[in-house]
This record gives sequence, structure tokens and C-alpha cells, in this order.
Amino acid sequence: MIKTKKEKNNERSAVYNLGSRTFDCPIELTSTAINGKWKLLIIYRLSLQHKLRFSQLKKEVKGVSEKMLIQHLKEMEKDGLVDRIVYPVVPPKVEYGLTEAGRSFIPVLDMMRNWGLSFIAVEATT
Amino acid sequence: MIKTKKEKNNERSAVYNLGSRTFDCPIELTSTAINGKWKLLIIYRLSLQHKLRFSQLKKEVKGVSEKMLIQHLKEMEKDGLVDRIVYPVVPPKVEYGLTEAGRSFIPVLDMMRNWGLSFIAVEATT
DNA sequence: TTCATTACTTACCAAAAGGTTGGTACTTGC
DNA sequence: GCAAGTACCAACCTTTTGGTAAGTAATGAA
Repeated sequence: MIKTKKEKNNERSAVYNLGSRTFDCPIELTSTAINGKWKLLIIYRLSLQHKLRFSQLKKEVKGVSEKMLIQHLKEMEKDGLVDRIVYPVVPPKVEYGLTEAGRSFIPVLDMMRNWGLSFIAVEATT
Repeated sequence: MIKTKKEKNNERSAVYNLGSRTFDCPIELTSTAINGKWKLLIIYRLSLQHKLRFSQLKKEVKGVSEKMLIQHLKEMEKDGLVDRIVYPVVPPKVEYGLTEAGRSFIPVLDMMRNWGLSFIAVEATT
């Protein structure tokens, strides 16, 4: 169905909600959801491993600082993409995983990854 | 050719080139390629219209400033995603379009858009 | 002569993103 | 008593990003 511009009658423009944020454009929503230097890599790791502890995630996402890792995880939790499970033990144990919405992004991420793969450099074979 | 130590035998780590930048990880490449507040929207508009003049793009990508539009277009041109055709006339006429590599991103963008669509808000019907 | 048009460019500024360092709480092992 | 291990927080700082406002070149129209 093609939506023409100024909706003449009672047609209302759709909005899209991610966590507590609202968007007019689905591309903007997606763009915002994955906006952050490490978010795609976090999702990628969680798509491979199902559940990961904070410290494991830190090892897998190479180069990320603790601050950014937590910050991104929190945002993604707010956005409903990531689950956080706390075990009341000492020393602390927290596991992160993808929610249903988060898992639904995996095919998209796969396409993004495949698109990136097509830019593989051709190496001379000495 | 610089090879870091990790590769014990003849195992070589692949690299991916976007314009003049090199990445170890295809996800990072993709992430970098679309990194910019307006880039996805620019690609989206160019995917719908095939070719657009600068001023038309400015109208279609709502809210973008001239500075950011040019800046992003230049980066995408360097990255090989966007074509720039200059007509030697006065007043100036420049058309932008997607390259083959740029067009190959359209299915990815479609998935991103569809993923965003799934977050449509349910509205109460008064 | 001055204006309009188009596709920029430049200078400057504010805000956001991200990095570094150091600290906390709690318990087990030495 | 002290260090180790875990999952964070808070301060501080630099870099990056994006926005605003103004100016430029070339030509034809008024």
C-alpha cells in the first residue's frame, strides 16, 4: 500500500516505538537502535553464543571498554533487544542474551555481514 | 605485506576494503559505511529515484543541512557507493546515483526498514 | 546594475560519543 | 590482613559529529 503524502482524509501516519522512543520512519528506528560503535558486534556475539557473561562479552568484543560495553548493553536493554539476568552470588554473575526482538535482528545483521564480506580484498599470492 | 603473529601456519586473516579503508571484520566495514546521521536515508532516496540532483536530495532527506548532505555524499562517493555526475552548465547541475556496490546495499536496507516496520505502534481507535 | 539560481565552501560553535583512570561491594583463598 | 575476582559507577577529558550562518562562482534575467 502506497501512502501518499499529506493524507487527505482520516489516514494517520504510522509511528514506530523502540523502548520509550518514537519514530516516524522505520529506517530511523533501526538506525538509532544499532547506533553505537559496538552494538552490532555485541548483537553478533550474542547471536553466536546465546548467553554471555559481562566479562566474556568484554573478551569477545575486542577493543571495547567496560564503560562503553555497559552503556550499550543498558541502551539495548531499554530498547528491548537485550536481556539481563542477574545471579545473586558472590562474586557477581550477570548474563546477557538477546530478546525475541533482538533475535529478530539476526537475519538483518547476517545480511549486513554478508554485504561487508563482498568487499574482501584480493591478496596477491606472493 | 604485513602479517601479525596470530597466524601460525599459512592461515591468513581476510581483510575487507571500503574505499581506502581496511577492516578486519565485515560487520565493522558495513557499520562504518553507513555511519552518519543521514546516510541510510540518502541511500533510501537514491534507491527510490535512481538519480537525484543535490537540491532534490536536500528536499527528500528532510531536515538535512547542506553541509551534512555534501559531507555524506562525498564520503559515500569515496567509499564507492555513490556516483556523482556533473553537467557543465550554469547554474550548476549535479546528479547523484547509486553505484553497483551502492545498489547491492538496497536489499540490506530493505531488511533494516522491514525490521523497523515491525515496531509499529498500536494505536487506540478512539 | 542588481538579483536569482545552483552547488557547494568556510568558519565557528555546541553537543554527543567515546576513552582513561580510579573507585566500590562482597566474598573466598592464602 | 591482603590480594583476587566480578560487575559495575563516577569524573574527567578528547575526539567526533552535526548544526548555523555566511560567502563564492558563473551566467542570464529584470
